[in-house]
Amino acid sequence: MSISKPSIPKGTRDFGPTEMARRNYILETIKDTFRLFGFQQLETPAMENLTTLTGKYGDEGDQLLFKILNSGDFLKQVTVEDFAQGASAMLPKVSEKGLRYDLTVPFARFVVMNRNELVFPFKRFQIQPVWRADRPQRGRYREFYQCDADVVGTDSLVCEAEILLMIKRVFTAFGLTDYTIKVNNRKILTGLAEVIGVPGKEQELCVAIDKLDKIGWEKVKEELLNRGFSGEAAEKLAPMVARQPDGNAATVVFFSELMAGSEIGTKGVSELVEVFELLNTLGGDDSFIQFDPMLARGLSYYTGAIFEVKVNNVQIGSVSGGGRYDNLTGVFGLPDVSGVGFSFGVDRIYDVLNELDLFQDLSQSPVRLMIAHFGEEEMRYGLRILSKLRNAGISSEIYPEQAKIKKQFAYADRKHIPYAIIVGSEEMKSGKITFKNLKTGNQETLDFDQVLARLA
RNA sequence: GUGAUUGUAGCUCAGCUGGUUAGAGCGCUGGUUUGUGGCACCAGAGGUCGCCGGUUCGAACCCGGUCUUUCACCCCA
Repeated sequence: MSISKPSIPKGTRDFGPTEMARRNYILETIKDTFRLFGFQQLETPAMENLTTLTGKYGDEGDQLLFKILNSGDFLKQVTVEDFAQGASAMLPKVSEKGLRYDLTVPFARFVVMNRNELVFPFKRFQIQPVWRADRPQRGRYREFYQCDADVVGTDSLVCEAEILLMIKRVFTAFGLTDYTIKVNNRKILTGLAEVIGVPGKEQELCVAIDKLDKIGWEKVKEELLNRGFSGEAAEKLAPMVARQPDGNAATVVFFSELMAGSEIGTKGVSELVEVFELLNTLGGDDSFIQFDPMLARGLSYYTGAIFEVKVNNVQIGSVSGGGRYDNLTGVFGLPDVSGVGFSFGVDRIYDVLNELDLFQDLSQSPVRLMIAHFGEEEMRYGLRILSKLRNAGISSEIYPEQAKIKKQFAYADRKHIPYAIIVGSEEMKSGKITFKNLKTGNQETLDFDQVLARLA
């Protein structure tokens, strides 16, 4: 008798009709843009072999993977010795599949498996849920959607410029007017490490720099010193950190001088300049785009351009980001595949649009008309009208049971259905249709064709 | 994974230092009005106070555990 209350797992969500309408609006807008730029859609399975997934995201990432217990007697391979050694020794024997953690690794796996059939440069987009056994917080879930687009098999900077254009197109479509696309280049960060006298340590440099927004320069400096950087190196960094954004052209000049002693840093700056030029030729400009030499993200695999998009004046982290990588498929035995990709954070975009109240009347029911009736016989008469309406392409429904007219109207009201037809004995006798506008309360007696004209 | 935090009606929340039958607003159902929704008025339904255990004559309130929520760290979308 004690039936427990239903619930859903931690960090997961249901999407009701209103949320689905809004999510679909977001996804359709994004897909539309991807297709316009020549990307093709790909889907991969929710589960991958654990060997495909492990080792790709670092030790912490491996811990965040959801593993799937083997079917049947999942303990049959486990020995007492395995058990004594603990979870990590047992894992490969009880689980050989896991849920995908992102879309990039499955994509790399797909490219390698299909390298002979694919047309390169291969431009694909992929919108699917991914799973992480993280501890949920606001805007962080255990099941969430990623929405990736990548171009692999070319190192043309045209791709970078196009990505910037796609981001701008999508955000414009959403009605967002106050956002910033931050761009940088990994090579500039590498050059930076050389220039301040810590060549090869850009990884550590970036991890610290990345926190600049959050914890401020003093704390970052502290962390750098803790990581074994000299005070001299930190001092050299200070003027760059203190620099206020003063336009991309000025930042470029500043950094090309700074990078003069670093070959790779100079290359990074010139790549960035070329992206700006290509963007211009493609009909875009650098409004909304900010060259931020301190931007660092996903360092483990980005090798060229880096992007990150933030919507200003909302309490939500980055809503989109990406970059170029030189070796996507190397771990699967296919070296030298360069690519560039980026991703929209659908859940966060949802929250942003919600917070800024930028969803248009998506709450509106797609149903345009409901037939109300006064009894069994009237309902059957109404069914014939309903069929004619649907044949004419009008999204419509009939109140399917006997109820007070008041209740029928209340139903239409709650579903925001704008029009109603009322069927009673009078209408059946005259053959005319009583057509009511539920917003204005205005009611008229019409022929069927006139009804269609009203709904046109 | 570490440290905090939250949970009372469908929703948002009251509920005093432990003390009878746990409240409000909104929503819901019905009626005023057996062919006309939104407004108004009237009536009604709905809660094992997250769950399990403990302390007590007595627990929504105190204690322990567990799940959930939110937050910081870690990491990230």
